Amino acid sequence: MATAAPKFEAVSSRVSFPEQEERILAFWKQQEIFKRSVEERPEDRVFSFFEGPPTANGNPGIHHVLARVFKDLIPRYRTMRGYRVPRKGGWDTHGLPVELEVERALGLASKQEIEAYGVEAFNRQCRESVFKYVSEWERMTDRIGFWVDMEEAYVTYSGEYVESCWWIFKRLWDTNLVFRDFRVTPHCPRCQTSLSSHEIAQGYQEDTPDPSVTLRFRVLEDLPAPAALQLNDHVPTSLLAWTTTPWTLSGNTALAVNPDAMYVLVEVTHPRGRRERIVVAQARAREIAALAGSRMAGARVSNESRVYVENDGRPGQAADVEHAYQWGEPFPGAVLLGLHYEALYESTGWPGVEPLMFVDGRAQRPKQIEDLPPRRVIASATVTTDDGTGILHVAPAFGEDDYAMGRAEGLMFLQPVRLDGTMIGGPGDGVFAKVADEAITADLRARGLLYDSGQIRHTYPFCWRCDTPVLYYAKPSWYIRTTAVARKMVQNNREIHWVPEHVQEGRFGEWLAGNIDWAVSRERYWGTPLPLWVCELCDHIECLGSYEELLARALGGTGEAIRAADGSIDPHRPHIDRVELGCPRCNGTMRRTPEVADAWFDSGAMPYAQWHYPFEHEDTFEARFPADFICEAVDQTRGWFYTLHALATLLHSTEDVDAGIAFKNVICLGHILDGDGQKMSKSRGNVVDPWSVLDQHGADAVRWYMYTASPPGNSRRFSSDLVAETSRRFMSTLWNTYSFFVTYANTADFDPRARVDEATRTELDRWIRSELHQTVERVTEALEAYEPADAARPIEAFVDQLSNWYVRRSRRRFWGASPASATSPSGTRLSDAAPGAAVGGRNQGNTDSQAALATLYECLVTVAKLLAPFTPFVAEAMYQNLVAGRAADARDSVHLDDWPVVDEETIDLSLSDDVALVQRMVSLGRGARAKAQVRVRQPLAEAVLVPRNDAERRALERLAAQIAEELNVKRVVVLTDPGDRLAYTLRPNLPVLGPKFGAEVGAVRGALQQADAAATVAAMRAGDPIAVGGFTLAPTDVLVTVDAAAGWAAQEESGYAALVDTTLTPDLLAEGTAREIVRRLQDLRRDAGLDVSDRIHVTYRAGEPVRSAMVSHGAMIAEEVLALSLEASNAPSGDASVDADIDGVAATFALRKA
RNA sequence: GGGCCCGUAGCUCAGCGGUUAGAGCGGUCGGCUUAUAUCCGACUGGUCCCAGGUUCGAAUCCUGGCGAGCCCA
Repeated sequence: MATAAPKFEAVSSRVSFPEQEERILAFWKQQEIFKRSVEERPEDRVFSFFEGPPTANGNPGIHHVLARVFKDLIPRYRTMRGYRVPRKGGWDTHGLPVELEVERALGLASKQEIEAYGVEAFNRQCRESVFKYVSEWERMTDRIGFWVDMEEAYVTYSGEYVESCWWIFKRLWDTNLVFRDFRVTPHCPRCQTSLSSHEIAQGYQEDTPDPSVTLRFRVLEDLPAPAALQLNDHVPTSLLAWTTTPWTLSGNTALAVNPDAMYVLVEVTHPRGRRERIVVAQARAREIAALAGSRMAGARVSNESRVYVENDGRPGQAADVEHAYQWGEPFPGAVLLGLHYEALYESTGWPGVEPLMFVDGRAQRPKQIEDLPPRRVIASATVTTDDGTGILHVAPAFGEDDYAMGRAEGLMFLQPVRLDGTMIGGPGDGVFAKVADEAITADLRARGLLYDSGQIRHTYPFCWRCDTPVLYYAKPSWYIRTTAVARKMVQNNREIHWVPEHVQEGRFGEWLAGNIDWAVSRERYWGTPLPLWVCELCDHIECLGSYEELLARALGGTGEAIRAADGSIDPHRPHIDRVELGCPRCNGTMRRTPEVADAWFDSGAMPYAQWHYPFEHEDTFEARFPADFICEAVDQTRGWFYTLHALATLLHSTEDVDAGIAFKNVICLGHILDGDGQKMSKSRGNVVDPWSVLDQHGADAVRWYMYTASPPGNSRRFSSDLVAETSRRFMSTLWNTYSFFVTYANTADFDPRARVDEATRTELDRWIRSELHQTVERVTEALEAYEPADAARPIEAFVDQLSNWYVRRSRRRFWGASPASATSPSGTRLSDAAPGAAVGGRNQGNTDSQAALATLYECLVTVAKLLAPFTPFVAEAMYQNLVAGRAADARDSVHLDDWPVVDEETIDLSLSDDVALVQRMVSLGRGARAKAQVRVRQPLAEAVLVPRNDAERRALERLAAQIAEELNVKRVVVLTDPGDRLAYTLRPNLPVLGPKFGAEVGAVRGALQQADAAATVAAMRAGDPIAVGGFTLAPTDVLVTVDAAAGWAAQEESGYAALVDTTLTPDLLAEGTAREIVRRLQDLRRDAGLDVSDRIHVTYRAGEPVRSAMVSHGAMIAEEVLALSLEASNAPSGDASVDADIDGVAATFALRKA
């Protein structure tokens, strides 16, 4: 023999995972394992990971832990597969959330106040604020074992980063992909700023009262009109439209109808015989005009003398109707298209209102005022006939849908409201819009244009800062023309592998399909300044793509404004705003447009800007683009996932990058809910602090829970209790198996470097290795498919099998190896009754135990490697002890080692099936015992197993000894025909019968119920066709259920059955009693605190039959409990004693240490 | 209002056309146990959200609801 194997370090079965993890973190740090795990892999085999930058303007929560553990998994796996996986961290540092945090801290409440405070100082505060929480983030990231390079992290506010963003802008500008247009945004007139959707969501107020007015839009008689309107009758005719925002009426430039919906002309007679005709949707006519249904023209349908429309329970004020008739046949909305109507207000001529018109989808000044399009009826599928009149008032300056219609239909664009919310011209001139509603309504009533008015209550948004009602308002905005590449984005999306798959065509695909141009500007302060300069004289626009260009172009040294004191460049506001360019067209001065970029632009620019591409690191960029893997939560579909994809597609279309996608594989995570399935939020107070869980259960348990709880795309519940369960069930099982191994490996001088003679492996060894390699196969496949849950679950199942079948069934083999077996009877105690256990001479036993240890060792080492990406700490702890410095090919860390390779030769599917069958039979056998209420400690004479076929019968016969031991029976018999021990019931085998018999399956089922079961079973055994009820069935068409006969207990499942002979002979009973005695004595030993190898003297007093069993099985009992003597006498004083009841017989046992 | 996803035992989740819908946790009872914080068995617990449809057969596929989450209006 070579030199003695080094001992493994003793491993306590009780371990504090959190403490152990801290030690491992220190080890990784000291050995620079992360760095080495990257650098020791070949440079030309890069697996590229992009870190979606978190905003560090709050403490990290458990949902951040979720994202980070999933981000960590795949890179660790790929590293072990031999790839170099650089992981550059990053911080998202711009944007509104940062500004809001600073506003709050400084007590600022509006843009005016920020400007009064000073933009320079404000932005300085923003910059500082961003890193307030960074150390917290770093601490969390480190603790959960997320390996990411935070020292070389990119920062979106850095001069280099911003310059790359500028380069992108410039490239898009040069290719006509950037333009300026109006955009409808929620606008706070008091703060004079747009509100983000996030802010809007905070400010909704229910039950807000608003006017509800129905108006007449007069149809002009002197213009062409469809015949359906019957203008020749010279009755005043109007289109009715309904609105809750009278203040937008002076901006009306169209009415929209649904071309496919049906409309009607209704003649309404008012008091004193005044007649008019109105056009409304047929579905709304009855309610609006109190028309009692669609009838023949002229038929009187209302017999109320006065009918009015009700709103909010109040009678209408203007719609006094004597009676109403439908006039003519209903007609589709399409008939109305192009119809001109009279303006409510001639606002095109009001001073301060500049009429614009949409040309090529953009609102522009008309060349001459006559070019303005007239107000007319347009089509829109968005018009419903569920409420209102079925005719929609369209004011492109005030609503997103309206704006879209204006753009699509080439409408006029009127904006008669100032940014501070006051009206320009008309009734309510100079008054705040919402207040002007009343004056406008009064004016329309006076002019006979008001058909009806009332009040409604609905949910309306208010500014979350100042409670001012928000106005939707079209404002100039900068756009990136993503619609130009919309089709390419859809095409390119097909190349991306999405997990879960449905996001590709679902949420993301739908979003791309409905693509609109990207409104990229924000009227804010702390962000990437748009590199766009506009001539104050001729409106000429220039885009700058680098600082060099800026410095060269800036007028009279104004370029130096962006140079900080130390010579570095700070491109932020307000310095950048001082930079002026000369206009190449008109000699005017060009000033920067004041907006900054949407912060999502920054994050989408991350693949380029993190490397300061194209100014630097061209090779690195090219090697790492596109990313092989990214991972974020689903809310990023329209955030980061989209901006990454959009910019990649855009830059590919400009031929600036080679690939049209920025990432190849993406895991899209579901959200995290609390233990009750409620969303976690600060206001609910149900936010779980990551540290409370990490400190208690450790990072591995948290990670394992996250991976296994549900597929990655599902939302998952999270609570400390759920993590605790994971820790108990999985981590402890694994750890105890490992601890067990170390204990016996050390006593047996096990050397991992020694070769195992394959011939010495038992069937059990071959089985667990077969399971092991199947597990490796499954885990690898699932990780290749980016399915962490599918990868983790087989590991869990394997560890369970390893611990609760392999080790449990092999226990005696390990004891057999122990030098302690010379003094302890354990190693031989049951060898006669356990044919599968170690038998024979010492050498043979030692060989067998070495095979068992080697097998268990391989399992544990392989599991450690499989677990390394999932639970990197416990994997490292095991590896350090089992492999590092001990095995021949050991590395310094499991994370520097290679991923296990599947050995196909080792996989024996039929053996795996056989053992699964044994386990099933054992389970059934125990079930049968339980039915008969015979405990497992009571030996029984015989078990009868009934498999489903011959192959299974042979397998069970081969493995009968194992089953006998598990079931504590003297004999196992395998019978495909258990004779009269069983009664039979026949059932159709539907998966087989369905395709054969189709609709006749029901009849076959009935025939089987009628058939003679025993005879049919006999025929099946003979392999003969079965004739029942006129059908001829094959043996495989029929399933058989069994019940036990008297003297037997049976348990049956899916055609398998196990029976036990319930007859108890005196011998069996005595043996059962003896084993019961052993259990009591073992309990007593433990209660007395004896060491497992302490010898004892036993005294006892007991009635029959316990006393007899004590005598007849004395040798066995003494051996089991390490007794040197068993004496029927009273206990000497001082001995540990117990009064026991053994099957109703009183007994007293006492023992003392020998 | 629209899109996506989810709804299976008290809880966490599998199953996603085929025999009697499963596992773990929990509860009750019993058993095993000198590796284990374990383990094994039985019992308990299910209108597989509801209603239609397709099919010989639906938790599974289709349609329509309801409820929850997310995204967008």
